[in-house]
Amino acid sequence: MYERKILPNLNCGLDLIGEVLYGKWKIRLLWFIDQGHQRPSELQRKIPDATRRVLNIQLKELEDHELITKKIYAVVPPKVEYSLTEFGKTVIPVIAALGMWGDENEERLRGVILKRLKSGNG
Amino acid sequence: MYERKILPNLNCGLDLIGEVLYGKWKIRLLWFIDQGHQRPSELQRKIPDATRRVLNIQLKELEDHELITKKIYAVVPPKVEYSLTEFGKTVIPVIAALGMWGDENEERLRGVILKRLKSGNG
DNA sequence: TCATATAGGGATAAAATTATCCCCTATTGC
DNA sequence: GCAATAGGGGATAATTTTATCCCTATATGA
Repeated sequence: MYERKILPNLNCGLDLIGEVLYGKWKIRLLWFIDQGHQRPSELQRKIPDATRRVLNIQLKELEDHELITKKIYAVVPPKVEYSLTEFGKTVIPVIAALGMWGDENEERLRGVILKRLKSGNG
Repeated sequence: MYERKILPNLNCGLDLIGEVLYGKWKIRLLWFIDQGHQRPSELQRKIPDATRRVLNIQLKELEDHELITKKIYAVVPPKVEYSLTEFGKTVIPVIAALGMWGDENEERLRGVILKRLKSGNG
């Protein structure tokens, strides 16, 4: 595994939530698990742009951070289900607030983001 | 400047807000500007772990995304002030929600983050 | 027998982000 | 003349994060 060379700041609430939510697919994973899509294959179908590998890694991080739990059924073919922990459930309203702001400002955001991308830098 | 090779997803509100808030220091920059710390040197003092260079780059992105404006005074030594746009102000409550969740769960978060860091991976 | 579904992981490459280093402007004050 | 102040940026290195590729296992159905 990759070992960090620069330790993260953990001074304030923003640092802390950043540590656990930072990751390209984590917020979506939490969101979809909350919506009832608990199995890895379902999550992969919901997030087709991510590879299985990356989703597994990010799910593991969410698990280590105690936002989700993983239940492995001893059956063949294998069955796995992720669920939000009680702790994990408390972060859903925050994610909802993020999504709501994004939705409310969808057109404007798409506009400024695309403008910046097209104007050369990124 | 760096030019992206993989275009970002811009499908839902979460994608969109992610594009404009993703960046190690952006949320703090918005926060401190909202608190009245408008000049680059002030912001640098508030965020000593970031180099001037990176702050400038991230401020430029926030400006391109229309969350802040930059006012340059024609004086010597130079004087610059950043302010939130009306649009930028609307994202502050969302950031507040993030920070609040982090603060409320400070101990637990610090615990799980440090545990994961110490156990080898990162 | 071979593909499919299900879940997983190691090794490595690529991409993206941050950090570091060094340089620039112009004026005031010593 | 030289340092300090306030702002800025190019080039490159380092770090971190994601993506790609290929491998494992077992049972079912064609």
